[in-house]
Amino acid sequence: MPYAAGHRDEVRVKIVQNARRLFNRHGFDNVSLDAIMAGAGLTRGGFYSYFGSKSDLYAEVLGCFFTDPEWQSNWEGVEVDREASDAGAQVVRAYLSRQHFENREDCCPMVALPTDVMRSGKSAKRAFEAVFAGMVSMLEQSVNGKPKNRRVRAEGIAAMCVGGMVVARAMANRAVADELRDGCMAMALELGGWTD
Amino acid sequence: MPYAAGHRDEVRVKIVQNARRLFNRHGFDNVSLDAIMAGAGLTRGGFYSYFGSKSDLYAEVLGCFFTDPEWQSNWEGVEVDREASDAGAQVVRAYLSRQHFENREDCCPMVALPTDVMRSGKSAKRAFEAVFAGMVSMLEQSVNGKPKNRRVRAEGIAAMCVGGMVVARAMANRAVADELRDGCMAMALELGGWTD
DNA sequence: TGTACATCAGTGAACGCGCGTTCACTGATGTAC
DNA sequence: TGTACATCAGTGAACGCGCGTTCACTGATGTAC
Repeated sequence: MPYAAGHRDEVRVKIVQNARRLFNRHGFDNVSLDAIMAGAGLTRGGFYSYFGSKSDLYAEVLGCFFTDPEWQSNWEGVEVDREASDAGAQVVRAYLSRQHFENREDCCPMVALPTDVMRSGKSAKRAFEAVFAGMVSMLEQSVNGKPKNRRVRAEGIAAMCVGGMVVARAMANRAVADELRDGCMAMALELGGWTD
Repeated sequence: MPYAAGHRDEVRVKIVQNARRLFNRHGFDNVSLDAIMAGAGLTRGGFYSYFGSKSDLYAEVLGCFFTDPEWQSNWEGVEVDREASDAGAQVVRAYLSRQHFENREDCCPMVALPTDVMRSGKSAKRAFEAVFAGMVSMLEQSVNGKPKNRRVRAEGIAAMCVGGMVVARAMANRAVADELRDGCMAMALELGGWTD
């Protein structure tokens, strides 16, 4: 039994985490296996003893976004207390924060990779759908207003958060992007009934 | 003077329009010059007598999105009367319509290419910013409520439209995507004060 | 403790393919006479 | 009207590069004695 028992698992995790960051920053097509393996301290050739293909890795990376609760605390930048009564407001503020805007590597995959997922297969889309559903249900629980309306309201808020962030990142002028983030934050908080 | 005077211009327009549709559907990296030229009835080699490089074409395609008012009536699917008092409501309904959802080729570039633009240079981002600004100012004019608040409100509505559409397209389940479009439409109309 | 060994994680050269780009050439077109 | 010609839009073979994938080999590791 050469090499310690947990060795392969550790390396595998390293590869996945590094790939996640690179995919977030550059998109699936613009990341080479060389870059992925180099970031994990290995060379190209070793990749195929861990994964069947680059696509397999991609599926696993997307899958881990909603299997692993760990990553979510990353993109928020600020810690969110899910038990607080204004958890929804905290999520909105964190999602549209400057920190999340600037964090290209550990950001929410819905901001970094939506069009990549659009053009991918069912499994990638299922993972994406689950991430969004998670965000909606978290918001739904703390939305103020008629119970009947809460779900739709949460959907609208979530779409505004994702849309505001995606559009802000695609803008040339930083000040314009900031204005958009602020505007979306104000509107989202209003929709959730979190204004005082 | 072999070939008629307008011949080159016509062919050039054909190339750009075909490239626009292909980029919308597949993304910049997944479209080859072969596909672009074949769609215009030509072969690969002729490309370089029209454009300096593939990137140049990309810049021109993005540029035409806001230079050319023509394209906007396409993605809307439904005709929008910009002079009507509820023009904003019409835009929201058209943007989040099933037609726009399904129209992969003639859709709004903000839905099809936001992450491609994120990863591109300044010129692509400027074009994107201008498209968004156009949408916001159109909405702003017909938003009901305090004048002071209108701009922020319009920004929120626009972000919700783009975000709702982007997320809906990245989902696996059609029914879930439909629910999201409907939810966003209801919330956006409420924000604009277009509910009766 | 020290040495030989079996295992297997990782290496890096090589292959093949797709595609952006180049270029010498072809052939369709309008003009001159 | 018909023919020769100059122009240049378009062709398609060739090149080079990046990258996903394969594979024979290396060498670091823990174990047996």
